[in-house]
Amino acid sequence: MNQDDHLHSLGAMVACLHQHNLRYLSRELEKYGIGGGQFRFLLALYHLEGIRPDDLSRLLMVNRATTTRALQRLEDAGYVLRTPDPLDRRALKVNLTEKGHRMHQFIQQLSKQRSESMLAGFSPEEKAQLRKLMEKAISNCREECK
Amino acid sequence: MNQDDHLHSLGAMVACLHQHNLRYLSRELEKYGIGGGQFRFLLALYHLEGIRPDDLSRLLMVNRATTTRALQRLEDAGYVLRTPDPLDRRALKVNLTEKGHRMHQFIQQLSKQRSESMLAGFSPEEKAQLRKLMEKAISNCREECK
DNA sequence: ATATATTTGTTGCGTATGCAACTAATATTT
DNA sequence: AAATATTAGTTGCATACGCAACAAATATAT
Repeated sequence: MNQDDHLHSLGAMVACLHQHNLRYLSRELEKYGIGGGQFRFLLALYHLEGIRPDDLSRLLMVNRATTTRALQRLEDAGYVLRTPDPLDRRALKVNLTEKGHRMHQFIQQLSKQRSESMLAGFSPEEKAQLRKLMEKAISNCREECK
Repeated sequence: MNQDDHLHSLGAMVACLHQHNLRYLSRELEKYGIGGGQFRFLLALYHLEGIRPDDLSRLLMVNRATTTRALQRLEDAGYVLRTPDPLDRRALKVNLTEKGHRMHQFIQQLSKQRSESMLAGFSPEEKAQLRKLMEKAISNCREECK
């Protein structure tokens, strides 16, 4: 039995990769006043200026409470701005600040580095394949949530 | 831009899959007195009777504190037994109880179902490929920790 | 042999997350 | 129009996790 044979389960493998990743990001982002949990919000927001927290939650498939708190922390640290939506006074609109855009650049680079570490020794085809298969799996999860 | 394009980052994709999975397991395992976080310990222990918590931590790549608490909860719920190692009085030896073995069966089945949900529409080759690539990625992470 | 270092497990504190209950606002029904 | 239902965001509580500090045991160095 080799060293990885305990991770029979796909879920266990995913958990392992996730926590490894989160640990890394937390350490790297600590000095910028944000935690590793915020990185995916910051990444997503770049492409979604003005999005409402609730829509962001659905896209990232996280609970609304999680989004609320991630955005609060990002706002406290000056990376995003939440403004009331004048057309629907229940809702907010979220935008990156200038600082947020700069941080996005940094995080994207960090994320790329992280990918390259995880995918060391992968051929370009293997990288593409992994991404494709994971997207398909996520798509299944999304389907299941409906 | 399609619905999954926000998940550019491999890390974000992994996080998404992990949390989806954890949510599912937490709901399913609630009635058995354990949380979704314990499932990978229970899965691993089946193949590792008598292992020490510290070795288990290394294999699963989690912090020792996490292992301590997962095993405490599993012991409280009657699924594992921790006995002092007579050869090294700092250490413990962990074993599944009878109840633990039965739960392992159940969890393995659950884990399989979960995989099948996530991998709906995958060909057998794609399933094998995904597993292979993820094992390789985990192996890279493990290397990085050394 | 004794002092020092390392190892194993535990605990306190902080972050990330989900669920359920809540408030305020909007939408729907009657 | 008023009553009811739904929606958006927030907050309290619980779990999962990491890190750092600790205690006890063992290993190493001197």
